[in-house]
Amino acid sequence: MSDIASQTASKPPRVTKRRAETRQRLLEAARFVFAEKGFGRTSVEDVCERAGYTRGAFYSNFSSLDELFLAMWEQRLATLLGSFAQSLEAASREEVISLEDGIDRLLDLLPVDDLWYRVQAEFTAHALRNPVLRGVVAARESQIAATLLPFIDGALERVGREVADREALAAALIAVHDGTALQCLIEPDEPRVRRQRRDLFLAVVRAYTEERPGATSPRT
Amino acid sequence: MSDIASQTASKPPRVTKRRAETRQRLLEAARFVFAEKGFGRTSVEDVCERAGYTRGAFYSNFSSLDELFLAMWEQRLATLLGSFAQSLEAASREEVISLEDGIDRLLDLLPVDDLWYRVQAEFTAHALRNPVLRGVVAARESQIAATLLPFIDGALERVGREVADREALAAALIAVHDGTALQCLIEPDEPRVRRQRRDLFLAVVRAYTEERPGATSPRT
DNA sequence: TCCATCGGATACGGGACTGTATCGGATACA
DNA sequence: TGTATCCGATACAGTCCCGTATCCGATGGA
Repeated sequence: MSDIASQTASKPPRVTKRRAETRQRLLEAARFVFAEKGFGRTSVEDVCERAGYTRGAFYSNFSSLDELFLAMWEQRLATLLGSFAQSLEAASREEVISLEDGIDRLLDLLPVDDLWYRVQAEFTAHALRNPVLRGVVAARESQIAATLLPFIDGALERVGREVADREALAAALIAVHDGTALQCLIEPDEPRVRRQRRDLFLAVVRAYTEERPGATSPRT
Repeated sequence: MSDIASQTASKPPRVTKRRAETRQRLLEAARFVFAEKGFGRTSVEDVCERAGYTRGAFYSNFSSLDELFLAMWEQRLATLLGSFAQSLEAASREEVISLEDGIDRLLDLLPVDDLWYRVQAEFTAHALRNPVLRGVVAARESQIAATLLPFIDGALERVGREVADREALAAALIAVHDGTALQCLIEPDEPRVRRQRRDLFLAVVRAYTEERPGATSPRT
């Protein structure tokens, strides 16, 4: 289940210590370079220079920038989802709160990394032109949804609501997140945009769920 | 008010017939080339070749690909908004219909041009890295919202609903459109995505509006 | 009809990046 | 410690594209 990146990867030639280390260093360098220059403007050489290797090393570990990006993305996603889940779990041990507060908490957690979201938007745009990459992006989106759904369930329960179509809610939230995140990036200095984002999230959650009959704290 | 593109344009050196013609041909060529190859992968030479000119002609009319793109975008947007408005106006002379039908109509009109939306996503990603371009994109988004708002008002009235915060609704619709359009492009063969898109639009409009008291046809 | 100006063609020099073939030092294993 | 293998460095050949300086035919005004 794990290695989605292998869909485009060449056959793994056996992992030795040395190999693993350069691989990792290239991946970390890539994270920075992509964030700084953007996906489209990043060259193999950029990454190598940053990591302190030559292109020879690169091509001995990856077959293309796409492959490197996917591997990097996988790592990054695992980290982000991990910490995200952790925060949610921590929050879930607290008092029952209102839906509004819940949304606010969620949004505070989300925009950890504007830089990273920008890179993701760039890569998504790039992936739209490549069927294989498109599939990978789609798969990863499902993966995110699948990871988050249990937490959403839990959070909704604590707020005293229940959802009819979980998948639809997840898809809607992702769409709203993507759309509004883009707006926030385009107008970074406009607090109005962030407010509207919050309102939209709230409205969508309300629309896709309803109050649970026996709820303890059905606040507005 | 018109020429947003002039924010990055060099001083216009006077418009003669000849000049206007090559300009126009370059713009039209650009539309095709961008659609085919994507914004990021399109070079000045590509556009020139397609238009039947040399780079000399290009640089005598535009100072960069960005500038060409903005000019092209402006033309394209005017066309699209024009025909969109026309359709809406035509529809507005028909019977009063339900909200659901209205949304369906709207969505039928929207995805006129998947290719074009893909290009737009690419350019938006590109613009995120450039403050000036970011401003242009933001301004253009406002322009779209401003153009559509009157029609939304009219449509809502005919459906027997009224909106509290028009700007918020417009922003929400744009966000939802962007987010779901992306999902549709990533999974083009998945009818589920389009269904969810429809549902989300419906939910958002419902959430941001309410039935008008004296409405004639307050269908569910 | 003349001629000043315009605008596209041509040609130039150069930079950036790619992917591969080869080499030699490092590494792991016996 | 020896040695077969690995893997990153180096060097190479090649492609693509850029932006400009210059030239000359076209154009349009007097």
